[in-house]
Amino acid sequence: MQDILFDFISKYISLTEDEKDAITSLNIFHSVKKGTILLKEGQLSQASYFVLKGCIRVHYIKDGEEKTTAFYTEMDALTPHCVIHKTPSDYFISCVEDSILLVSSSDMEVEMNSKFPKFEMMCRMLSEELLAKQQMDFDEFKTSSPEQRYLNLLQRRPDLIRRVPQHQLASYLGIKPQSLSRLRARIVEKDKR
Amino acid sequence: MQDILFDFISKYISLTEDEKDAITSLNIFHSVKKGTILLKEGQLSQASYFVLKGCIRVHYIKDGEEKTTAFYTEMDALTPHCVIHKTPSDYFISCVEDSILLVSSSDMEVEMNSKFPKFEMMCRMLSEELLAKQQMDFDEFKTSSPEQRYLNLLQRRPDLIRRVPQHQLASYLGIKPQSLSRLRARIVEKDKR
DNA sequence: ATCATTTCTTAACTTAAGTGAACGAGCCGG
DNA sequence: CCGGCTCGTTCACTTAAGTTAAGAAATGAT
Repeated sequence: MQDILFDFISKYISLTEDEKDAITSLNIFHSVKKGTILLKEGQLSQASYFVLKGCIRVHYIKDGEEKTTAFYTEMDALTPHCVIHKTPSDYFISCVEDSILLVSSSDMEVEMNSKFPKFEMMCRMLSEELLAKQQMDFDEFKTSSPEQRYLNLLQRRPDLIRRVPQHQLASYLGIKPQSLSRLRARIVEKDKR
Repeated sequence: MQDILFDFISKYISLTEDEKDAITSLNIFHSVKKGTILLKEGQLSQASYFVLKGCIRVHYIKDGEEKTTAFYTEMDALTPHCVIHKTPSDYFISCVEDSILLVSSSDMEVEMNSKFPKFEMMCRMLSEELLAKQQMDFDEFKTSSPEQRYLNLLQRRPDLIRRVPQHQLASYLGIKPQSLSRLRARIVEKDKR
């Protein structure tokens, strides 16, 4: 399990054995059962997540309805808004599948960053990369219709469509579950012709 | 002009006079005329931007149509996707108004980061903050109707609606200019009652 | 295995956004 | 000052998403 993490880190910086030990000794690997709620609306939290295996999701409760806005799967990192801004969370984070997560606290990160400047650099690179990636995703969302967004998801993350309940996918695409059903039927109809 | 920048930086780190001088000597302030194109689709670029005064925008040409996805105004920072990933740009960046920009190259940033660890920390904090902020914006976009998005923009960035052409605003809201016109008329109609 | 609950799909109807076209207003450029 | 553009609005019509409701399918718990 550690190796997956070190492989990931090696894309950004190279670690000495000492540094690897420092990370290992933090004891940050957690097994989490499907359905577990990691963060509740209104809660203050210190925890950031990195998905080694499984899937977690972010959702809001708005007008009494569940609105899913993000899924994080293998090799995805998530630092909740409330950790950065130290305000109560607007949303929930929960486990879609049994998962293995790396959970770190801001305190831990501050310590690691000051102890190993390399680590700070990795965090910067990672944040910059995620920011750029998310900008692209947002742009694509804005400039596409729900149908295009679904077809795009089918191309880019086909696993998600199988792993995740339809009604959660629907709000992820910015539509209602009924519209997603209809849209899929429409696509099948088109394919036939 | 420098002072605005130093005020901004002071929110993250404190600078010595030497460090301030190092920044000043980089000569990074640029006046840019309305309409100037800073980055073209297909182009490779090294430049990141920070808006001291004015407004710049990101837009795509998709199916022959201009699709605006972002506006950056005073105190906003923009590192284009192509700078991070070193691939040709998918989009354009242009000046909506006469603006004063801080323009930095990745080389400069690498140098500053290695010379002043504090600077690296600021970049990390800034990226993390922007990432969290953009996540919120994206979530709000996904969970709102075009009308709600417009009303929200009216609250949060009322200046944008005045500063920016309607057809650019429309695609920023994920709709066509005609729909924005109609939507506004609808809101006025509701207000009367 | 059974029952209850949740999830997914379908359908009919409503509402809002997309499309194509036309018009007037404002804005350069000559 | 005029003519050509772009821009914003409006309208009629089309298309797709929201809404409400019902039933089928899958899931989970006992």
